[in-house]
Amino acid sequence: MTDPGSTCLCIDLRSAANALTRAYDEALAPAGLTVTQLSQMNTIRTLGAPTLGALAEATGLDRSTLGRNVRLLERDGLVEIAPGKDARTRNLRLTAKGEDAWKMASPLWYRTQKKFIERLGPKGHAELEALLASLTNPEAAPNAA
Amino acid sequence: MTDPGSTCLCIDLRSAANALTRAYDEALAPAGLTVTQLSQMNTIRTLGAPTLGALAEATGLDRSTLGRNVRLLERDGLVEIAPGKDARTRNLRLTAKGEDAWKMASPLWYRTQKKFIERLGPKGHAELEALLASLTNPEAAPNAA
DNA sequence: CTCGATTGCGGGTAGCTACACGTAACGGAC
DNA sequence: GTCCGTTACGTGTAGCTACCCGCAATCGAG
Repeated sequence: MTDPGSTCLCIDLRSAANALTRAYDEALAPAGLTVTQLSQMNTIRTLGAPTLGALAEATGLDRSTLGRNVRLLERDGLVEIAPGKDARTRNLRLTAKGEDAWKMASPLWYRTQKKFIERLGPKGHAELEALLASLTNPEAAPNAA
Repeated sequence: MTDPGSTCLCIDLRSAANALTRAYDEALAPAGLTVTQLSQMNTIRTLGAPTLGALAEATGLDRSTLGRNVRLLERDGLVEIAPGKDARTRNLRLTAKGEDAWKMASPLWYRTQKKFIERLGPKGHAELEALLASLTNPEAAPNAA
């Protein structure tokens, strides 16, 4: 009973997210990445050479947030920000150094991910993902009364 | 399928926590509070007149984090920070203005909380809370295979 | 082709969070 | 009573996130 009066869904979510962020960040530290950075690099990699807006939409984060985050990655030489055909846009892609960091971080990420999934059990993991999805996306809610 | 390659537990948690934070903060805006501020005021209220350390332990946040957060509440006249008997400690308690803000914010909080719980259903809500607890507290993990 | 509306970003400001380090106060050993 | 380890905070630094506003580029109507 760490906090008797909590039961605020938002706070409990934040608390869990903070705790997991600490764990993942610690695990990824040898690769010099945070979990948000790895995730964003992963999305950039998956999408091809997305614009900031595309990356923001894919991650559900604010554009200005992504802009600042990506600039840190650029500062560290992990991501290249090139002007797009449309002069308003910026196309993002990993540099060679970024690819190396990604390759180094991925197994570290997987070990941590596996650890928490084992703690939940496969059934619990699937349930958790479904419940989180129904929170962020009203359409996906079963809404059983 | 908002993000095909996600499935990072930590990122999904952060994403949901961010989304709910936006929703709660918007709902609490008329009271001039964020959801973290309301939560911390609530904990201060529940604990009596806790020290920073006690508040940090109750909330699971870092002491320096709490120190800064509480200073914002003090700046806005919502919380009083008084030196404790032990001159190293600071005892926190709500001011009259803080109590008023708390009373105004509480029903706003409840409506938002209710909205999300309805989306999950009572069973889903209980499951979610249990799953979050097993993430933050290894002892509480059922670990059913 | 020109003008107005839309789109894509950057910057300002503000809050939340953490880690590492330093300082002051306390408490016990002697 | 003195000294040293422990405890409680504060500060420096850094990252993540959001909202609002402004600028430049683009696109569509005429």
